[in-house]
Amino acid sequence: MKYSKQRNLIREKIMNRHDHPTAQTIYDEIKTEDNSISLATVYRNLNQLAENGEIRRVTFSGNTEHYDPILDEHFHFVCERCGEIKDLSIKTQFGKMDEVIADETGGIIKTHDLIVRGLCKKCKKEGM
Amino acid sequence: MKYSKQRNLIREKIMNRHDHPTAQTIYDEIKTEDNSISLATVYRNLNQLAENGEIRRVTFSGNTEHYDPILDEHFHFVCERCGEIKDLSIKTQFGKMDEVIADETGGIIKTHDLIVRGLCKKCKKEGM
DNA sequence: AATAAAAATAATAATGAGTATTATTTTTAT
DNA sequence: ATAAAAATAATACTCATTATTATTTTTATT
Repeated sequence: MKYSKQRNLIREKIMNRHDHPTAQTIYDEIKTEDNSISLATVYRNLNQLAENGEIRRVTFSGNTEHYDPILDEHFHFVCERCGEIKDLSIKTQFGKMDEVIADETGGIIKTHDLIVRGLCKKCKKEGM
Repeated sequence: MKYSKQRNLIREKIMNRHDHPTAQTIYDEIKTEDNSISLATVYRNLNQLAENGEIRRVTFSGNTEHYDPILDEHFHFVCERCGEIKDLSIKTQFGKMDEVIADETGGIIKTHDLIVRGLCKKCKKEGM
């Protein structure tokens, strides 16, 4: 991967966010300091970074991709009302599960995505 | 919900499939026996059935929604190579986890989606 | 430093999934 | 039989993402 100013900016921005932004969000943020950046460049680079294992691409709903700079195994809570996404630090024994599934399916297990959905604290209150 | 011939067909088709089809797939299948059905009708009805709790809407990757008639808690294995989706019948103790998460977040937990990704038996072989 | 190949970019067209709109038809209650 | 409510077909539209292409940047090599 060749150096590029744009990629460095994109990398810097995504690394500093823990709210699982979309490409559009990163684009908006960078646009204020580099007005000539192209949305396609943001998409291309975020996907490259994901391909390269520097960040993760995460799908919560069927219409927008999110990007996550945290590589340690962790899971996500999504509020069905306001859309907020929070990291969950639950320790599960997926190691054991992997073996069971590998046996059951005869395949290879690589990753797990666990998404827990519900209402966040704030939306729980407002719903009453 | 008012009766409709189209919805009955759509319900019948989705109920008989365990491969988590997309709206387009259901549309293609129905099209052969009711040539006048509209794609928008299939989308609308699948979403209504999901809203109504008769089926589940499931997101695996960021660009297409899938529909699943099985309501019992179960999880999914997705082959990264061929895209095949398989049901997993793993029993996990998510009940306990719910409490922990509810405590941790202060919110309400409603559902879990666990997606396990890797290579299926067939693709594992071919990859060698 | 000059140069040329490879990779990246900006701008924008194209694609594809899903939704909105609207005139018409079907259902259902009266 | 009739009229209101809901559903449909057809299609326009939106929106996220990818593809295309001419131009610019990077980088290795003279």
